[in-house]
Amino acid sequence: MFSKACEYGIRATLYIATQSLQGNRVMLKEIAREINSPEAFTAKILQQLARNRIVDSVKGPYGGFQIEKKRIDEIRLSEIVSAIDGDNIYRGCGLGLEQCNAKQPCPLHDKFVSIRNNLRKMLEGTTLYELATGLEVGLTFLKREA
Amino acid sequence: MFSKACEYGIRATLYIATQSLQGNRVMLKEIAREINSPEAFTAKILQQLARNRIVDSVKGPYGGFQIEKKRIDEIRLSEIVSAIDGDNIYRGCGLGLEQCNAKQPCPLHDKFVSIRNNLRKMLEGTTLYELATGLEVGLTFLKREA
DNA sequence: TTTATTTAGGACAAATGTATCCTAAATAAA
DNA sequence: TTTATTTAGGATACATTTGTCCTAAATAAA
Repeated sequence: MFSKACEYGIRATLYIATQSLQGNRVMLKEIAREINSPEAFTAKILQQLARNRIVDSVKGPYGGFQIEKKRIDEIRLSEIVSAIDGDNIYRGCGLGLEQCNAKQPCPLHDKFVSIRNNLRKMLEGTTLYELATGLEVGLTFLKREA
Repeated sequence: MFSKACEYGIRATLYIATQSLQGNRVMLKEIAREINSPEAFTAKILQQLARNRIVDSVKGPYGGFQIEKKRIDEIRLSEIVSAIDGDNIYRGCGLGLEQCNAKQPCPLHDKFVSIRNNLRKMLEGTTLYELATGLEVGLTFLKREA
């Protein structure tokens, strides 16, 4: 569904969000460890997220990544996905046709639009805050556990 | 959502289905032309579909691809997708966790399960016949038209 | 039997996605 | 100012997906 980059990106953002809620700024090394992702690759993804103003980055000692508290319940999953994978997930024909729309639909058009709309609404309707709370209380996880 | 191979595979199968309903066997060259796909690549995909008994292939002059008429309303989209992309679309965690389930869910687990179930049900519930009829009467299309 | 035609399959090439490594830039503390 | 630390970014390597090319195998017709 999502690219690896996007999967890591969402997990990293969620980890940063939970830590930011507790007032902690976190380093790449810690993020990669806690979400079980390749460190250098994760760095690239965090760069992208920083450029897209989804996370804030600070260089140097005591530096790291964080998200403004008040932004945590504003940022939607859809913004992260768009920043990394673009919006090909919402747009684009399920059968790969360049021109596929209600006027000239592919055979799967209607069924696909319906499912993609569900996905789009889910991503647009889900905030970091909502997901971070489940992590905070230990109901959900960001890496496979023992 | 689907791989390119899977997109071509579905389009090719649908084209073969519509022609088979009319009693026509079709050649690779014609298929690739009619669904606007790269010929050699499409050949590989048809090989896979033939090995998985989704289409029948006949070598030599007057050869080509076809689908038994009675099978056209039995074959589901899910079979084509599984033959080409495997079942990674239904299984697997949305955030890429190896161990993600109801007991130990990722933060997106529930929302994802719901959307994937929709997708799975759609693919399992959709037959070639159903989609082929829309093509036959010109309501739907398999390539971008002028 | 020979020839022409069509799919099967192996080898290879190109494009994209995933991942690593190294140096530069920024910055906090000594 | 110097040093240590941490992110930014370029170059590169590896893996997978996408795509091409060529020969083999099958088969229908002459």
